[in-house]
Amino acid sequence: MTKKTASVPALMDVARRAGVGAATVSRVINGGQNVSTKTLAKVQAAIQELGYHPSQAARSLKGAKTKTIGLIIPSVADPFFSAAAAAIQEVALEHETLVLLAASDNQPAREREQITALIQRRIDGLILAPTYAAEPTMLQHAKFPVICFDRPFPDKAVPTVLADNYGGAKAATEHLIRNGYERILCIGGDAPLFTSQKRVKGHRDVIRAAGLPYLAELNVQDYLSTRAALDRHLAGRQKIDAIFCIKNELTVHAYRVLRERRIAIPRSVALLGFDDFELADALEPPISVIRQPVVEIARKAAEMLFKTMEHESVGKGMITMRVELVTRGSCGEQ
Amino acid sequence: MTKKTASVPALMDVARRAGVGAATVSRVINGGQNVSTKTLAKVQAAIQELGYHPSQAARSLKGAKTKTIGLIIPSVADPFFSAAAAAIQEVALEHETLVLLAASDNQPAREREQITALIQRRIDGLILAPTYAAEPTMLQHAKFPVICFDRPFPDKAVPTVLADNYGGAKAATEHLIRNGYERILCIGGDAPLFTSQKRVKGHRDVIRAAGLPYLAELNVQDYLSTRAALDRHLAGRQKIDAIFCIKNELTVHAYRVLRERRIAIPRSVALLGFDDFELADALEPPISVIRQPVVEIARKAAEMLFKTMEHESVGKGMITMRVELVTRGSCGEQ
DNA sequence: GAATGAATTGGAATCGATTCCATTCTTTGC
DNA sequence: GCAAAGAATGGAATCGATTCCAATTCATTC
Repeated sequence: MTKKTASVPALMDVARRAGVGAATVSRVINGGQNVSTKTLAKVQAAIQELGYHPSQAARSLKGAKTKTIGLIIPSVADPFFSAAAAAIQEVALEHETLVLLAASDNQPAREREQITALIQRRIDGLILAPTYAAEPTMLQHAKFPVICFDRPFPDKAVPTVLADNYGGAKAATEHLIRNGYERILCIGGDAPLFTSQKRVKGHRDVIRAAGLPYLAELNVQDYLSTRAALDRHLAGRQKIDAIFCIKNELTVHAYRVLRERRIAIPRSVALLGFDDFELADALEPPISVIRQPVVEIARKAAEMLFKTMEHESVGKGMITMRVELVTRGSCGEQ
Repeated sequence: MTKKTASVPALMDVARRAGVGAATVSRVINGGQNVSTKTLAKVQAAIQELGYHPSQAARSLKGAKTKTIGLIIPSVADPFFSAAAAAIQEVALEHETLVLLAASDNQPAREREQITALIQRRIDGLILAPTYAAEPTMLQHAKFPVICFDRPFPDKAVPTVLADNYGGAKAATEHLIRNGYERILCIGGDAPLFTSQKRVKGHRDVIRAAGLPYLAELNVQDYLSTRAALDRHLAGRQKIDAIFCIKNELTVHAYRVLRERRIAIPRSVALLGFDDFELADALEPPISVIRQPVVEIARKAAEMLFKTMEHESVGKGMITMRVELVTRGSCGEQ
């Protein structure tokens, strides 16, 4: 009969139940300094009985941190980004912070919506793998720090952590050439993506410098389009002798096509992928790849964000992480 | 000179700038009903100029929804759960809701912390894959609906969506027996986990009914322990002739061990896994598995949550989703 | 042109926790 | 035993958006 609505108990409910003032309850919640043992016990009992939890909304209204950061990635299902999300999650946990996860699906419009939603929630910081058409103005008014990863933001002022896509593609192509391949097909998916462009450029620069023919199919998305693209280059007089895949799903698709067509790897055609994947070393033959340090990249980005939030300067630049050539046999190494 | 701190603009700042009252600005933000075209324009201009975004904190303080749901899973890096997270994310987007993602790492203590943090943020609902020791009392006072997936909550009142673990394990074992295997080793990792228990039970019931020896190694975690376990059963007089893996990483580990030991699949030993994985059909031979409908399970859970949030009744029961036996050849099928 | 109703508009209370400040209650020192 | 320092406590303003209610403007009709 006392209370009409069975709503969430508030600080004032605790205060009344314990027979103390609101300020005292607040003190108890925040460490209990300057509170007598007796009232401390009374208040804590009241909190237990009511199942009280302070409202983060009310707190952040008074200017407190929200203890929440935002994370926008293209897709949660993508193994690269889910690994990154896990690493960021981990760092956030170390700082007692939750992660608001949003997926942009590489669509600028959706990215904008998600950023707006995050701003309204007054997050303490944002980690972002921006779409190719991210809008710098969006974050102009934002009062929280932003760190990009995997791709840079059009506005150069945003600190960014990413892999050495250009160098990795160069190393990959040089590796193929070193192993005697000369007609190398480069297949890629999202042409407008920053990472794709860098990788294609790295590949092309090496090919050009070596005086080899530049062969590319850069609009390949799924298994079917991969097969179509490969078939175009696996027959005729001008057959290719190696494939360099710009991203990891394509490596798997290319592997499947080659198996299906009964083309020996690496005897007839070598295969090299950008980005390592779970079972690359369990396939027949194991696939050589350029490995990006996903976890390190994500952790670094997260750590930079928290440092910035604590007003430590982290610089404005772009941090490029070294990639690694992992040789497993699909390019005729020994 | 007008404002001292360059803090986030508030509704009142917009009101002053547009020369109107706070209530009017509020009306503009929320659809602009009963506002003259003239003031509408003025207010919208002010909003633009200041880069104003309403504070979700202040809104939810007045009892509004937070447009945020919580999601607690053991690990974001686990492909099963990241696929689930992606599906839930998708449903949330359809309802213009964000997802607060938290990882429990299967630790009850951490799960409790995360739930507390979510309660403080006054989420509208929670989707949870509970640890084996989840505490029912935690959510007693919670004023938001909760849906579990993949595993049930100790408190039976929480609606749950999960796969038919028992039936799947039965089907798997029957399949192996049907194909002539008689000494089947069951390997599993987390004994206390609900899913593991159901699967082991399903397997055992069939083995017992068939009068075959029940062989199990249920404390296998990584590649090394898998190898040790298998080696114990691959030598001697009492060799096994098939392996049933309780979860997907183990299937991959077992595959690796068999390859390394040069044991022919399925000629010498058959291999069958619970839970499908990305490259199961690209391995040599392709691996037969029990496939769980991950996306369907996660979507269903999310849809149930949103229905409950809209006060539609969804019942209290447990929804069991059918699993599917995918035969690929690793059990000697033709 | 006045009256009636409808459309706009602003004032002020409200949500829940924090915090400054004033007040009351203990100590402690001399 | 009394003053001064210090600990414990409550009152009330504050944060930002919503919403009821009252007040004002506007349009319409006789």
